[in-house]
Amino acid sequence: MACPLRKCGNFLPVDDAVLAFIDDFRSETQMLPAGETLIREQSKAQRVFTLFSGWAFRYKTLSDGRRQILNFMLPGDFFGLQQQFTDGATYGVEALTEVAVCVFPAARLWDLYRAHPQLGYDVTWLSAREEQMLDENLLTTGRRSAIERVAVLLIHLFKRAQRVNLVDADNGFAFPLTQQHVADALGLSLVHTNRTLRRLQQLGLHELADGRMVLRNAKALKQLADYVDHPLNAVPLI
Amino acid sequence: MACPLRKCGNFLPVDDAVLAFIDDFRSETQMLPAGETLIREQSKAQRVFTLFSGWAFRYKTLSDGRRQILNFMLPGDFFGLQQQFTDGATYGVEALTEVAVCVFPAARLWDLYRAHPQLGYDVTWLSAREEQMLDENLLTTGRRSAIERVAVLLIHLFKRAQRVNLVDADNGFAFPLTQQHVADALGLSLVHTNRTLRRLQQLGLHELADGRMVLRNAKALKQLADYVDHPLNAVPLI
DNA sequence: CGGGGTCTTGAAACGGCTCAACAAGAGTGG
DNA sequence: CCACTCTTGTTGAGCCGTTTCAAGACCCCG
Repeated sequence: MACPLRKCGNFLPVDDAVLAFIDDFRSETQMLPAGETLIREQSKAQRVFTLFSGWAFRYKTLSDGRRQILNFMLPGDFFGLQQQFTDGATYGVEALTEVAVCVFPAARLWDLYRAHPQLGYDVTWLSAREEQMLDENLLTTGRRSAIERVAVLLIHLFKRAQRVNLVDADNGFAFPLTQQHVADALGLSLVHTNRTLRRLQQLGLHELADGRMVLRNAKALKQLADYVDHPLNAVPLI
Repeated sequence: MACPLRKCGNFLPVDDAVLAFIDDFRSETQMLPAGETLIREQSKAQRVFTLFSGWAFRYKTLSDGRRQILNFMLPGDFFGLQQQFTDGATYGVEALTEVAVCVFPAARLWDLYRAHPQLGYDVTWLSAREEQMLDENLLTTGRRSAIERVAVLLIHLFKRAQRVNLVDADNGFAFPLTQQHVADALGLSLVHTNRTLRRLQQLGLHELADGRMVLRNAKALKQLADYVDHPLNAVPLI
Protein backbone atom coordinates (compact mmCIF):
# COMPACT_ATOMS: atom_id res chain seq x y z
CA MET A 1 0.00 0.00 0.00
CA ALA A 2 1.45 3.34 -1.01
CA CYS A 3 2.25 5.90 1.66
CA PRO A 4 0.42 9.17 0.98
CA LEU A 5 3.12 11.17 2.76
CA ARG A 6 5.70 9.88 0.31
CA LYS A 7 3.83 11.41 -2.58
CA CYS A 8 4.08 14.98 -1.34
CA GLY A 9 7.15 15.42 -3.48
CA ASN A 10 9.62 16.48 -0.83
CA PHE A 11 10.92 13.02 -0.05
CA LEU A 12 13.43 10.98 -2.00
CA PRO A 13 11.95 8.22 -4.14
CA VAL A 14 12.83 4.64 -3.28
CA ASP A 15 12.61 1.50 -5.35
CA ASP A 16 10.04 -1.23 -4.76
CA ALA A 17 12.31 -3.69 -3.00
CA VAL A 18 13.24 -1.12 -0.40
CA LEU A 19 9.64 -0.06 -0.03
CA ALA A 20 8.63 -3.65 0.59
CA PHE A 21 11.28 -3.99 3.24
CA ILE A 22 10.09 -0.87 5.04
CA ASP A 23 6.57 -2.19 4.90
CA ASP A 24 7.64 -5.44 6.45
CA PHE A 25 9.88 -3.68 9.00
CA ARG A 26 6.95 -1.68 10.32
CA SER A 27 5.26 -3.54 13.14
CA GLU A 28 2.18 -1.33 13.30
CA THR A 29 0.60 2.05 12.78
CA GLN A 30 -0.73 3.86 15.82
CA MET A 31 -3.02 6.81 16.46
CA LEU A 32 -2.44 8.76 19.66
CA PRO A 33 -4.31 11.76 21.08
CA ALA A 34 -2.64 15.10 21.80
CA GLY A 35 -0.63 15.13 25.00
CA GLU A 36 0.15 11.44 24.91
CA THR A 37 3.70 10.30 25.71
CA LEU A 38 5.39 8.38 22.89
CA ILE A 39 8.70 7.85 24.64
CA ARG A 40 9.05 8.22 28.37
CA GLU A 41 12.22 9.78 29.75
CA GLN A 42 14.45 7.06 31.28
CA SER A 43 12.35 4.29 29.79
CA LYS A 44 13.70 1.31 27.91
CA ALA A 45 11.34 1.17 24.97
CA GLN A 46 12.44 -1.01 22.08
CA ARG A 47 10.74 0.90 19.31
CA VAL A 48 11.62 3.54 16.78
CA PHE A 49 9.08 5.72 15.00
CA THR A 50 8.31 7.70 11.93
CA LEU A 51 5.81 10.44 12.47
CA PHE A 52 3.14 10.09 9.83
CA SER A 53 0.83 12.96 10.73
CA GLY A 54 0.55 15.57 13.45
CA TRP A 55 3.16 17.30 15.59
CA ALA A 56 5.27 16.04 18.48
CA PHE A 57 8.26 17.24 20.45
CA ARG A 58 11.34 15.84 22.11
CA TYR A 59 12.36 17.13 25.55
CA LYS A 60 14.51 16.68 28.63
CA THR A 61 13.72 17.70 32.18
CA LEU A 62 15.78 18.46 35.25
CA SER A 63 14.85 16.88 38.56
CA ASP A 64 13.19 20.06 39.80
CA GLY A 65 10.91 20.15 36.78
CA ARG A 66 12.61 22.65 34.50
CA ARG A 67 11.99 21.45 30.96
CA GLN A 68 13.88 22.01 27.74
CA ILE A 69 12.25 21.15 24.43
CA LEU A 70 15.00 19.87 22.14
CA ASN A 71 13.15 19.96 18.84
CA PHE A 72 9.76 19.60 17.25
CA MET A 73 8.76 16.72 15.04
CA LEU A 74 6.65 17.02 11.93
CA PRO A 75 5.42 14.39 9.47
CA GLY A 76 8.28 12.40 8.00
CA ASP A 77 10.53 12.75 11.04
CA PHE A 78 12.22 9.62 12.27
CA PHE A 79 12.89 9.34 16.01
CA GLY A 80 13.69 7.05 18.89
CA LEU A 81 17.03 6.11 17.43
CA GLN A 82 19.34 7.31 20.19
CA GLN A 83 17.91 5.09 22.90
CA GLN A 84 19.04 2.16 20.79
CA PHE A 85 22.64 2.87 21.67
CA THR A 86 22.21 3.71 25.35
CA ASP A 87 20.73 1.83 28.25
CA GLY A 88 17.49 3.74 27.76
CA ALA A 89 15.86 6.89 26.51
CA THR A 90 17.66 10.02 27.60
CA TYR A 91 14.74 12.17 26.53
CA GLY A 92 10.98 12.08 26.27
CA VAL A 93 8.69 12.49 23.28
CA GLU A 94 5.17 13.81 23.56
CA ALA A 95 2.41 14.34 21.01
CA LEU A 96 1.50 17.96 20.49
CA THR A 97 -1.57 17.20 18.40
CA GLU A 98 -3.27 13.96 17.62
CA VAL A 99 -0.61 11.95 15.81
CA ALA A 100 -0.26 8.89 13.65
CA VAL A 101 3.05 7.05 13.88
CA CYS A 102 4.64 4.13 12.10
CA VAL A 103 6.20 1.88 14.73
CA PHE A 104 9.29 -0.23 14.07
CA PRO A 105 10.94 -2.80 16.35
CA ALA A 106 14.34 -1.40 17.27
CA ALA A 107 15.74 -4.89 17.55
CA ARG A 108 15.53 -5.27 13.80
CA LEU A 109 17.39 -2.06 13.07
CA TRP A 110 20.60 -3.93 12.49
CA ASP A 111 18.76 -6.12 9.93
CA LEU A 112 17.93 -2.98 8.07
CA TYR A 113 21.57 -2.02 7.70
CA ARG A 114 22.50 -5.48 6.51
CA ALA A 115 19.59 -6.03 4.15
CA HIS A 116 19.48 -2.55 2.66
CA PRO A 117 22.60 -0.45 3.20
CA GLN A 118 20.77 2.31 1.38
CA LEU A 119 18.30 2.50 4.23
CA GLY A 120 21.12 2.52 6.74
CA TYR A 121 22.59 5.45 4.91
CA ASP A 122 19.21 7.16 5.02
CA VAL A 123 18.89 6.63 8.76
CA THR A 124 22.25 8.31 9.22
CA TRP A 125 21.13 11.11 6.93
CA LEU A 126 18.04 11.74 9.00
CA SER A 127 20.05 11.57 12.17
CA ALA A 128 22.56 14.08 10.83
CA ARG A 129 19.72 16.34 9.75
CA GLU A 130 18.22 16.30 13.22
CA GLU A 131 21.62 17.07 14.64
CA GLN A 132 21.83 20.12 12.40
CA MET A 133 18.57 21.38 13.81
CA LEU A 134 19.94 20.86 17.30
CA ASP A 135 23.03 22.85 16.36
CA GLU A 136 20.81 25.69 15.31
CA ASN A 137 18.75 25.47 18.50
CA LEU A 138 21.90 25.49 20.59
CA LEU A 139 23.14 28.61 18.83
CA THR A 140 19.74 30.14 19.43
CA THR A 141 19.41 29.45 23.13
CA GLY A 142 23.07 30.14 23.77
CA ARG A 143 23.64 33.33 21.84
CA ARG A 144 20.46 34.97 20.60
CA SER A 145 18.33 37.53 22.44
CA ALA A 146 14.73 36.77 23.31
CA ILE A 147 13.27 38.51 20.29
CA GLU A 148 15.75 36.84 17.97
CA ARG A 149 14.94 33.47 19.50
CA VAL A 150 11.24 33.80 18.92
CA ALA A 151 11.80 35.03 15.37
CA VAL A 152 14.03 32.05 14.59
CA LEU A 153 11.48 29.62 15.95
CA LEU A 154 8.64 31.08 13.92
CA ILE A 155 10.58 30.97 10.67
CA HIS A 156 11.94 27.55 11.38
CA LEU A 157 8.55 26.02 12.07
CA PHE A 158 7.15 27.80 9.05
CA LYS A 159 9.81 26.31 6.80
CA ARG A 160 9.32 22.88 8.26
CA ALA A 161 5.56 23.03 7.82
CA GLN A 162 6.09 24.20 4.28
CA ARG A 163 8.09 21.10 3.45
CA VAL A 164 5.15 18.85 4.18
CA ASN A 165 2.60 21.08 2.52
CA LEU A 166 1.02 22.29 5.71
CA VAL A 167 1.20 25.98 4.75
CA ASP A 168 -1.62 27.59 2.80
CA ALA A 169 -1.38 30.31 0.15
CA ASP A 170 -1.52 33.11 2.74
CA ASN A 171 1.53 31.86 4.65
CA GLY A 172 -0.78 30.51 7.32
CA PHE A 173 -0.51 27.17 9.09
CA ALA A 174 -1.86 25.33 12.13
CA PHE A 175 0.30 26.20 15.13
CA PRO A 176 -0.36 23.74 17.94
CA LEU A 177 2.20 25.05 20.45
CA THR A 178 1.17 26.86 23.60
CA GLN A 179 3.33 29.74 24.76
CA GLN A 180 4.71 27.37 27.38
CA HIS A 181 6.04 25.16 24.60
CA VAL A 182 7.65 28.13 22.91
CA ALA A 183 9.22 29.18 26.19
CA ASP A 184 10.56 25.70 26.90
CA ALA A 185 11.97 25.39 23.40
CA LEU A 186 13.80 28.70 23.62
CA GLY A 187 14.98 28.66 27.21
CA LEU A 188 12.80 31.63 28.16
CA SER A 189 10.22 32.18 30.87
CA LEU A 190 6.57 31.97 29.98
CA VAL A 191 5.92 35.61 30.80
CA HIS A 192 8.78 36.93 28.75
CA THR A 193 7.80 34.69 25.84
CA ASN A 194 4.35 36.20 25.92
CA ARG A 195 5.69 39.75 25.85
CA THR A 196 8.12 38.98 23.07
CA LEU A 197 5.50 37.25 20.95
CA ARG A 198 3.25 40.22 21.48
CA ARG A 199 5.98 42.64 20.48
CA LEU A 200 6.63 40.81 17.22
CA GLN A 201 2.95 40.75 16.48
CA GLN A 202 2.62 44.49 17.09
CA LEU A 203 5.51 45.04 14.71
CA GLY A 204 3.34 43.29 12.14
CA LEU A 205 5.75 40.42 11.58
CA HIS A 206 3.29 37.68 12.36
CA GLU A 207 -0.19 36.94 13.55
CA LEU A 208 -1.09 34.21 15.97
CA ALA A 209 -4.62 33.42 17.07
CA ASP A 210 -6.77 30.38 17.65
CA GLY A 211 -3.95 27.94 17.04
CA ARG A 212 -3.18 29.40 13.67
CA MET A 213 -0.02 31.28 12.69
CA VAL A 214 0.37 33.59 9.73
CA LEU A 215 3.78 34.94 8.75
CA ARG A 216 3.14 38.52 7.72
CA ASN A 217 6.70 39.53 7.00
CA ALA A 218 9.01 36.57 6.62
CA LYS A 219 11.82 38.70 5.27
CA ALA A 220 11.88 41.00 8.27
CA LEU A 221 11.77 37.99 10.59
CA LYS A 222 14.71 36.40 8.84
CA GLN A 223 16.70 39.59 9.02
CA LEU A 224 15.87 40.10 12.67
CA ALA A 225 16.89 36.55 13.50
CA ASP A 226 20.07 36.46 11.38
CA TYR A 227 18.56 33.36 9.84
CA VAL A 228 20.42 31.57 7.07
CA ASP A 229 18.08 30.08 4.55
CA HIS A 230 18.70 26.60 3.24
CA PRO A 231 17.01 25.26 0.13
CA LEU A 232 14.27 22.69 0.70
CA ASN A 233 16.08 19.60 -0.59
CA ALA A 234 14.34 16.26 -0.64
CA VAL A 235 15.15 14.01 2.31
CA PRO A 236 14.73 10.28 2.90
CA LEU A 237 11.54 8.88 4.38
CA ILE A 238 11.53 5.59 6.23
CA MET B 1 49.32 -1.25 11.34
CA ALA B 2 47.43 -1.35 14.60
CA CYS B 3 45.84 1.82 15.92
CA PRO B 4 47.12 2.60 19.42
CA LEU B 5 43.91 4.42 20.30
CA ARG B 6 41.93 1.26 19.65
CA LYS B 7 43.85 -0.57 22.34
CA CYS B 8 42.81 1.71 25.16
CA GLY B 9 39.99 -0.68 25.94
CA ASN B 10 37.06 1.69 25.67
CA PHE B 11 36.31 1.04 22.03
CA LEU B 12 34.49 -1.88 20.50
CA PRO B 13 36.70 -4.50 18.89
CA VAL B 14 36.36 -5.04 15.14
CA ASP B 15 37.43 -7.96 13.00
CA ASP B 16 40.35 -7.86 10.59
CA ALA B 17 38.35 -7.43 7.39
CA VAL B 18 36.64 -4.33 8.74
CA LEU B 19 39.93 -3.00 10.06
CA ALA B 20 41.48 -3.44 6.64
CA PHE B 21 38.61 -1.55 5.06
CA ILE B 22 39.00 1.35 7.46
CA ASP B 23 42.70 1.41 6.75
CA ASP B 24 42.03 1.59 3.05
CA PHE B 25 39.24 4.12 3.50
CA ARG B 26 41.58 6.53 5.25
CA SER B 27 43.22 8.83 2.76
CA GLU B 28 45.79 10.28 5.12
CA THR B 29 46.78 11.17 8.65
CA GLN B 30 47.38 14.81 9.42
CA MET B 31 48.98 16.77 12.21
CA LEU B 32 47.68 20.29 12.82
CA PRO B 33 48.79 22.93 15.34
CA ALA B 34 46.48 24.40 17.97
CA GLY B 35 44.11 27.01 16.61
CA GLU B 36 44.02 25.57 13.12
CA THR B 37 40.67 25.31 11.33
CA LEU B 38 39.71 21.77 10.33
CA ILE B 39 36.36 22.64 8.81
CA ARG B 40 35.49 26.15 7.78
CA GLU B 41 31.94 27.36 8.33
CA GLN B 42 30.07 27.51 5.01
CA SER B 43 32.80 25.58 3.23
CA LYS B 44 32.26 22.61 0.96
CA ALA B 45 34.95 20.28 2.18
CA GLN B 46 34.64 16.70 1.04
CA ARG B 47 36.28 15.07 3.99
CA VAL B 48 35.25 13.41 7.21
CA PHE B 49 37.55 12.93 10.19
CA THR B 50 38.34 10.86 13.20
CA LEU B 51 40.23 12.72 15.87
CA PHE B 52 43.21 10.62 16.82
CA SER B 53 44.85 12.81 19.44
CA GLY B 54 44.32 16.26 20.93
CA TRP B 55 41.19 18.33 21.47
CA ALA B 56 39.00 20.22 18.99
CA PHE B 57 35.63 21.92 19.04
CA ARG B 58 32.66 22.44 16.76
CA TYR B 59 31.01 25.88 16.63
CA LYS B 60 28.60 28.19 14.84
CA THR B 61 28.75 31.96 14.64
CA LEU B 62 26.22 34.69 13.98
CA SER B 63 26.99 37.41 11.45
CA ASP B 64 27.90 39.89 14.18
CA GLY B 65 30.49 37.53 15.61
CA ARG B 66 28.67 35.94 18.52
CA ARG B 67 29.92 32.39 18.75
CA GLN B 68 28.39 29.24 20.17
CA ILE B 69 30.54 26.18 20.75
CA LEU B 70 28.37 23.15 20.02
CA ASN B 71 30.56 20.45 21.52
CA PHE B 72 34.13 19.45 22.17
CA MET B 73 35.89 16.63 20.40
CA LEU B 74 38.29 14.22 22.06
CA PRO B 75 40.26 11.30 20.65
CA GLY B 76 37.99 8.77 18.95
CA ASP B 77 35.37 11.30 17.92
CA PHE B 78 34.14 11.12 14.37
CA PHE B 79 33.08 14.38 12.71
CA GLY B 80 32.34 16.15 9.46
CA LEU B 81 29.43 13.89 8.69
CA GLN B 82 26.62 16.44 8.54
CA GLN B 83 28.08 18.48 5.70
CA GLN B 84 27.76 15.36 3.58
CA PHE B 85 23.99 15.78 3.48
CA THR B 86 23.81 19.52 2.99
CA ASP B 87 25.25 21.87 0.43
CA GLY B 88 28.14 22.61 2.79
CA ALA B 89 29.30 22.78 6.36
CA THR B 90 26.84 24.50 8.66
CA TYR B 91 29.44 24.74 11.38
CA GLY B 92 33.17 25.12 11.85
CA VAL B 93 35.69 22.89 13.58
CA GLU B 94 38.86 24.21 15.16
CA ALA B 95 41.77 22.52 16.89
CA LEU B 96 42.08 23.39 20.56
CA THR B 97 45.47 21.74 20.98
CA GLU B 98 47.81 20.25 18.47
CA VAL B 99 45.80 17.44 16.91
CA ALA B 100 46.28 14.36 14.78
CA VAL B 101 43.35 13.39 12.58
CA CYS B 102 42.54 10.50 10.30
CA VAL B 103 41.10 11.92 7.09
CA PHE B 104 38.55 10.07 4.97
CA PRO B 105 37.12 11.04 1.59
CA ALA B 106 33.43 11.76 2.13
CA ALA B 107 32.66 10.61 -1.41
CA ARG B 108 33.41 7.05 -0.39
CA LEU B 109 31.10 7.10 2.60
CA TRP B 110 28.40 5.37 0.66
CA ASP B 111 30.88 2.60 -0.23
CA LEU B 112 31.36 2.07 3.46
CA TYR B 113 27.68 1.38 4.00
CA ARG B 114 27.54 -1.01 1.11
CA ALA B 115 30.77 -2.87 1.79
CA HIS B 116 30.44 -3.08 5.56
CA PRO B 117 26.95 -2.47 6.93
CA GLN B 118 28.46 -2.92 10.36
CA LEU B 119 30.48 0.25 9.84
CA GLY B 120 27.41 2.07 8.62
CA TYR B 121 25.69 1.07 11.79
CA ASP B 122 28.66 2.33 13.76
CA VAL B 123 28.60 5.68 12.00
CA THR B 124 24.97 6.07 12.96
CA TRP B 125 25.84 5.06 16.50
CA LEU B 126 28.50 7.74 16.75
CA SER B 127 26.16 10.27 15.23
CA ALA B 128 23.44 9.40 17.71
CA ARG B 129 25.93 9.66 20.53
CA GLU B 130 26.97 13.13 19.46
CA GLU B 131 23.33 14.09 19.26
CA GLN B 132 22.87 12.97 22.85
CA MET B 133 25.63 15.28 23.92
CA LEU B 134 23.97 18.11 22.04
CA ASP B 135 20.71 17.33 23.83
CA GLU B 136 22.49 17.70 27.11
CA ASN B 137 24.15 20.95 26.03
CA LEU B 138 20.83 22.32 24.93
CA LEU B 139 19.28 21.50 28.27
CA THR B 140 22.23 23.16 29.92
CA THR B 141 22.21 26.43 28.01
CA GLY B 142 18.45 26.60 27.97
CA ARG B 143 17.56 25.75 31.53
CA ARG B 144 20.52 25.72 33.87
CA SER B 145 21.91 28.64 35.86
CA ALA B 146 25.46 29.85 35.32
CA ILE B 147 26.93 27.89 38.18
CA GLU B 148 25.10 24.75 37.14
CA ARG B 149 26.31 25.19 33.58
CA VAL B 150 29.94 25.43 34.56
CA ALA B 151 29.60 22.44 36.88
CA VAL B 152 28.07 20.34 34.11
CA LEU B 153 30.82 21.24 31.69
CA LEU B 154 33.57 20.35 34.13
CA ILE B 155 32.09 16.96 34.93
CA HIS B 156 31.30 16.24 31.33
CA LEU B 157 34.79 16.98 30.09
CA PHE B 158 36.21 15.02 32.99
CA LYS B 159 34.17 11.97 32.07
CA ARG B 160 35.08 12.27 28.44
CA ALA B 161 38.77 12.59 29.20
CA GLN B 162 38.47 9.60 31.48
CA ARG B 163 37.18 7.45 28.65
CA VAL B 164 40.36 7.92 26.67
CA ASN B 165 42.66 7.56 29.65
CA LEU B 166 43.60 11.20 29.85
CA VAL B 167 42.86 11.50 33.57
CA ASP B 168 45.56 10.72 36.11
CA ALA B 169 45.19 9.11 39.53
CA ASP B 170 44.50 12.47 41.23
CA ASN B 171 41.50 13.26 39.02
CA GLY B 172 43.66 15.72 37.12
CA PHE B 173 43.79 16.21 33.37
CA ALA B 174 45.06 18.66 30.75
CA PHE B 175 42.42 21.33 30.22
CA PRO B 176 43.17 23.25 27.03
CA LEU B 177 40.13 25.57 27.04
CA THR B 178 40.43 29.26 27.73
CA GLN B 179 37.66 30.91 29.73
CA GLN B 180 36.42 32.31 26.43
CA HIS B 181 35.85 28.77 25.18
CA VAL B 182 33.97 27.89 28.34
CA ALA B 183 31.84 31.00 27.97
CA ASP B 184 31.07 30.27 24.31
CA ALA B 185 30.17 26.67 25.08
CA LEU B 186 27.78 27.63 27.85
CA GLY B 187 26.18 30.74 26.40
CA LEU B 188 27.65 32.99 29.09
CA SER B 189 29.73 36.15 28.96
CA LEU B 190 33.43 35.91 29.55
CA VAL B 191 33.32 37.99 32.71
CA HIS B 192 30.56 36.00 34.31
CA THR B 193 32.26 32.75 33.37
CA ASN B 194 35.36 33.96 35.17
CA ARG B 195 33.43 34.83 38.30
CA THR B 196 31.53 31.55 38.29
CA LEU B 197 34.66 29.46 37.77
CA ARG B 198 36.25 31.35 40.62
CA ARG B 199 33.29 30.71 42.86
CA LEU B 200 33.38 26.97 42.24
CA GLN B 201 37.08 26.91 42.90
CA GLN B 202 36.64 28.77 46.19
CA LEU B 203 34.02 26.22 47.18
CA GLY B 204 36.77 23.66 46.75
CA LEU B 205 34.99 21.77 43.97
CA HIS B 206 37.77 22.02 41.47
CA GLU B 207 41.18 23.49 40.81
CA LEU B 208 42.24 24.99 37.53
CA ALA B 209 45.68 26.38 36.87
CA ASP B 210 48.26 26.30 34.10
CA GLY B 211 46.00 24.44 31.71
CA ARG B 212 45.42 21.65 34.16
CA MET B 213 42.13 20.80 35.84
CA VAL B 214 41.69 18.76 38.98
CA LEU B 215 38.26 17.68 40.15
CA ARG B 216 38.37 18.04 43.90
CA ASN B 217 34.80 17.04 44.64
CA ALA B 218 33.12 15.31 41.74
CA LYS B 219 30.16 14.26 43.83
CA ALA B 220 29.31 17.79 44.91
CA LEU B 221 29.69 18.98 41.32
CA LYS B 222 27.31 16.30 40.08
CA GLN B 223 24.78 17.16 42.72
CA LEU B 224 25.05 20.86 42.01
CA ALA B 225 24.59 20.28 38.31
CA ASP B 226 21.78 17.72 38.56
CA TYR B 227 24.00 15.55 36.44
CA VAL B 228 22.85 12.05 35.53
CA ASP B 229 25.72 9.64 35.31
CA HIS B 230 25.90 7.16 32.46
CA PRO B 231 28.17 4.15 32.55
CA LEU B 232 31.22 4.32 30.30
CA ASN B 233 30.17 1.78 27.68
CA ALA B 234 32.47 0.96 24.81
CA VAL B 235 31.72 2.81 21.56
CA PRO B 236 32.73 2.19 17.96
CA LEU B 237 35.91 3.68 16.55
CA ILE B 238 36.31 4.30 12.84
C1' DC C 1 61.03 46.60 26.01
C1' DG C 2 56.58 46.60 23.77
C1' DG C 3 52.44 44.12 22.43
C1' DG C 4 48.96 40.68 22.42
C1' DG C 5 46.46 37.14 24.83
C1' DT C 6 44.51 35.68 29.11
C1' DC C 7 42.77 36.25 33.66
C1' DT C 8 40.74 39.22 37.27
C1' DT C 9 37.93 42.62 39.56
C1' DG C 10 34.72 46.68 40.24
C1' DA C 11 30.67 49.35 39.01
C1' DA C 12 26.66 50.20 36.63
C1' DA C 13 23.08 49.06 33.36
C1' DC C 14 19.72 45.99 31.57
C1' DG C 15 17.33 41.93 29.90
C1' DG C 16 14.78 38.54 31.49
C1' DC C 17 12.71 36.34 35.70
C1' DT C 18 9.45 35.95 39.51
C1' DC C 19 5.43 37.12 41.82
C1' DA C 20 0.84 38.41 41.40
C1' DA C 21 -3.55 39.33 39.56
C1' DC C 22 -7.06 39.04 36.09
C1' DA C 23 -9.57 37.77 31.65
C1' DA C 24 -11.49 34.45 28.47
C1' DG C 25 -12.81 30.04 27.02
C1' DA C 26 -13.62 25.01 27.60
C1' DG C 27 -15.11 21.28 30.17
C1' DT C 28 -17.75 19.33 34.18
C1' DG C 29 -21.21 18.36 37.30
C1' DG C 30 -25.18 19.76 39.85
C1' DC D 1 -28.55 26.77 32.87
C1' DC D 2 -25.29 28.12 36.15
C1' DA D 3 -21.35 27.74 39.36
C1' DC D 4 -16.83 25.74 39.41
C1' DT D 5 -12.38 24.60 38.00
C1' DC D 6 -8.62 24.22 34.79
C1' DT D 7 -5.92 25.81 31.08
C1' DT D 8 -4.11 29.49 28.42
C1' DG D 9 -3.07 34.09 27.52
C1' DT D 10 -2.12 38.90 29.26
C1' DT D 11 -0.17 42.70 31.88
C1' DG D 12 2.13 45.31 35.82
C1' DA D 13 5.85 45.87 39.26
C1' DG D 14 10.08 44.93 41.24
C1' DC D 15 14.02 42.24 41.71
C1' DC D 16 18.15 39.74 40.45
C1' DG D 17 21.34 37.24 37.50
C1' DT D 18 24.01 38.30 33.90
C1' DT D 19 26.03 41.58 30.66
C1' DT D 20 28.67 45.47 29.44
C1' DC D 21 32.18 48.75 30.15
C1' DA D 22 36.48 49.68 32.03
C1' DA D 23 40.92 49.07 33.97
C1' DG D 24 44.77 46.62 35.67
C1' DA D 25 47.88 42.40 36.35
C1' DC D 26 50.45 38.80 34.59
C1' DC D 27 52.86 36.17 31.18
C1' DC D 28 54.83 34.76 27.01
C1' DC D 29 57.15 36.00 22.90
C1' DG D 30 59.15 38.76 19.34
